[in-house]
Amino acid sequence: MVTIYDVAAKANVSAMTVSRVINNTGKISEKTRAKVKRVMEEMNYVPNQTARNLVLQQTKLLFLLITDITNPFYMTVARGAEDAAKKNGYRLLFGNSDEDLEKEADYISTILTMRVDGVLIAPTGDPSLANLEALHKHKVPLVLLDREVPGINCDIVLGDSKEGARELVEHLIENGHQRIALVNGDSSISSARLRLQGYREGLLLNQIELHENYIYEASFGAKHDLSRLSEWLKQLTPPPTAIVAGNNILAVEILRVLEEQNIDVPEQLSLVCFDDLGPYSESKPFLTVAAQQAYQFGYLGIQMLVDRIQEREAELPYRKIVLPAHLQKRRSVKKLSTST
Amino acid sequence: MVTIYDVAAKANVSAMTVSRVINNTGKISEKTRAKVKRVMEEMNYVPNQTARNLVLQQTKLLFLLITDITNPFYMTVARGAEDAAKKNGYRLLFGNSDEDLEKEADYISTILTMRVDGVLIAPTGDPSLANLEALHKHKVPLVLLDREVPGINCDIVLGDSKEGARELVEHLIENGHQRIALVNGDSSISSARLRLQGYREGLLLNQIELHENYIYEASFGAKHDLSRLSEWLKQLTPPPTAIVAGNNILAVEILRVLEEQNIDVPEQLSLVCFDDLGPYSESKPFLTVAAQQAYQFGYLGIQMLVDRIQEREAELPYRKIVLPAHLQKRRSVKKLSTST
DNA sequence: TTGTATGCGTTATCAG
DNA sequence: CTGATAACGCATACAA
Repeated sequence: MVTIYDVAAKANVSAMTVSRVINNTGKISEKTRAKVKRVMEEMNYVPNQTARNLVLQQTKLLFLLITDITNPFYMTVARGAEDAAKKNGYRLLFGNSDEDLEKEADYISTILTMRVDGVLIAPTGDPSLANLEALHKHKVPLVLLDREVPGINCDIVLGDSKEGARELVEHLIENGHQRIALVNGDSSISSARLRLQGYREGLLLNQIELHENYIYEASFGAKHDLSRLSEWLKQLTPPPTAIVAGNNILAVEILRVLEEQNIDVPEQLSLVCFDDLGPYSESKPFLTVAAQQAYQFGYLGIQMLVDRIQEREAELPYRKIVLPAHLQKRRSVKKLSTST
Repeated sequence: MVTIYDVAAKANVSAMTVSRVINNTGKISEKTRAKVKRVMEEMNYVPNQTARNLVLQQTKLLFLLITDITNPFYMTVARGAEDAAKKNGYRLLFGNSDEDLEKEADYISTILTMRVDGVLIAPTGDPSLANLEALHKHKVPLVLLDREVPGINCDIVLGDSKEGARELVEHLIENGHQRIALVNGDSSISSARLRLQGYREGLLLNQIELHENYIYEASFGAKHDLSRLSEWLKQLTPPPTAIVAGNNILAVEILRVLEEQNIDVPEQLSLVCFDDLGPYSESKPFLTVAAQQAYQFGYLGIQMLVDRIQEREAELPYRKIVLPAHLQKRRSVKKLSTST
């Protein structure tokens, strides 16, 4: 590998001069600048970021840790985060915890040892507390994404889960539905809890009685035991006329189950969910969803993170951004003429 | 930040001893080892990877550069790559070139400056040659993924695009189809060229005449001008009874267009494509696809890369792995009774 | 405008 | 078994 000294030697200057040319710092005569640049070209010199990191005590690296790499919601988050990072002169690395606390811990240790400048993280759930505390202990700037964790105090960007869920429920009610089931994520996740709240409120505000057995707790990640879900659905009496899914992944899994049971959406059962389906939202059966502003999640999250890094001394008060979800009416909800 | 010297001081040993404890090298008495470990715990010491990288002249970092982060095919590739990297003691970083030559160049320069140990890359197409040559020039170990680039010589893992396309076509023919259109990726991409070849062969072997106007060249990435595709489709006379899509993304876009035109799949038009649809393959309308072994692409690609890094001196001959595609028959192909 | 000395945190080498 | 010293490649502070 050619180093700054090799370049310096060949250009008959000191290493410092080369360094100045690279970083555009200090004053340099145009002549030597040109010469140095030429030599760098000739030798295919590439600065060693590792050495730079060591002396500068910063890596200009941000890390985005998400919980499900196959979820289009997070893919869009990643896009927004990437753009914001680039705009601020940072590079962005990704990691995928797969909704798994241990994988998350693994990544945290990677992050610590790599001396990443800051982290934007969607925690796996409340038990992430220990992992996040490790970051805090080492003073790694941190922004939470999509999910709150009781006990941890930091910047955060969230969706309005409660309100979104309520809207989904009320949309169903407006279409004549009364028997509405909920298939939700793990209750150790703040957004799942809020969606449940929104669901309850939606029913309550419309004087519809809540049946506990209409609520099913699964996980936001994929790979469920579909047969269990299937059994639960079959045994519901009277059967619901509509289902609210806690997120897009759950909606897709519900679709599979319904497919197997030869239940048509929306003819026989209506289905709505949180989060859009990305590139596939256009495939039938056109799910009606409460779409979250995924790109903004990533973009604003990184922006807050960069602010925090750059104002490290300033001790800014922690900020909390809550982004509303927007109801995208498509075709998975049937209008019931007679309320049953 | 607490350094190895802080630990050493507190433990009354030299920095070297601490280093030995961390890396489990050399001989150390159990007593001092225990003491050092205890002090490390107490002080929350985390080794500085940056400093390590500098002295070891390696980062234990591999980079996976893909062309479309929203494509489930690449997501699965990423999973395989991640697993293989972990198994070999490397960390994996991701990048997304978005089928854009310049973004690709950006990432290449990142990779160079970060001193990543090796790169697994799906090039954007033949013009990637210059980008790849930059890697070669700096002797960065390199494995190509999914697409060949004329002029570059290195390890590569590919799908059997020609054979896969031929199978798709012949599957359609077996079901009575004769007027089969192809919506393909950019012909500057090797896999697109091979899929075209397979398409041609499939027709030829069955004595079906090829109509050039049945071939549409789009891009494997998303965000097309759907109206152009739509126009093309409408003006075909006689209209095809089936379409082969060059990849999953194209298939989804075709679905959208057909939806707009109120053309039902498979009743009015059959549709098949390359690559599976990931979590959404189970949604209607159950596309019949030539599924590639995405996980193996990533896994084997990284494995080859690690081999190459570790046998750097050995000058292994370049290897080329070609993985067959498997036809997944689902329900997007209609059996025609009379061949039209 | 340019150069010299020094340190960033770690490990390899060699000595004890 | 343990420690002192040098080196990795670069940038900061200070000198010239």
